Amino acid sequence: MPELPEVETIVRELRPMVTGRTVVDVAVFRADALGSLGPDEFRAALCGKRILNVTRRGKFLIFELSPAGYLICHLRMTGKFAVTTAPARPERHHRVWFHLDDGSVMIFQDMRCFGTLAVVERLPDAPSLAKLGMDPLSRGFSLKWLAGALGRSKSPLKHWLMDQTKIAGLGNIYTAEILFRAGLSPLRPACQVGDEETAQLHRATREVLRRAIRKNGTTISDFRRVDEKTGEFQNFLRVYGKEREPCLSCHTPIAKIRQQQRSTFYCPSCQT
DNA sequence: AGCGGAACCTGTCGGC
DNA sequence: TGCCGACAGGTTCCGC
Repeated sequence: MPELPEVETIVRELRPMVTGRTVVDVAVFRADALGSLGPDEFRAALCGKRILNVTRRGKFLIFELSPAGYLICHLRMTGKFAVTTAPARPERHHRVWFHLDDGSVMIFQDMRCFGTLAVVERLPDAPSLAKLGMDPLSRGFSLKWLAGALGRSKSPLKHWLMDQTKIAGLGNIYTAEILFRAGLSPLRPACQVGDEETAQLHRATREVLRRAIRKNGTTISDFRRVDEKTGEFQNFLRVYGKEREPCLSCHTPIAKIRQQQRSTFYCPSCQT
């Protein structure tokens, strides 16, 4: 489900709702998301901890805890958060309730049970975070960095951009939109991107992500912001999900192909 | 290095 | 109407 703009949207909404709150109790309704940690250990690791801040790395949500520790969440395809007053009973897809000291409950729900929750003492203890590459909205994501990172990789651009160890945060939707705006084919080997094209790719990446965040992300079917609100960037997509529709700049029908077992959408005429 | 395939789990949609 | 397969915004592991 969520890519960088969706996770960033959730972080921005969740932050003012839970920062400063203390976790007073944790109810686990389905432990799939907790990995090796049992529900009791998970609960013990969180009870009494105060939430200092909510941040993001790539597609990971990070709750900074006091006096120590971090709750790290990946929403995968269908994970969502809501903050409400205590509901009477858990709904079908509720996985964990975090009871907070002001009487509110932060709910983690996840239809497909792909999402993950982990508690670590120190951030380097989280192997998933350690592997993440450059955040495309950070200062480090410079044109120079990108040119160097594309390097000698023969991977198709689509695959390269979605590799979280290279750039952290891009998924299927935004990769398609970025490549369209950069005029680059998703099939082009990363090492065969010229200087001018690299500059276009760099600019398109920043632009698409910033606009998507401004529109609170993309809701196609499942994604919801905190408390079930939808994003709006789906109204600005140019290729994702647009197969057979005319390209906005040249009217060639948008193509849909399979790449790495995922759908890829692109304009075969504009994107070379 | 890079690719295809499968797996995790649940829901929806289109075709027959 | 109903069943069945394909597909879904993500990640990881395995084998070639």
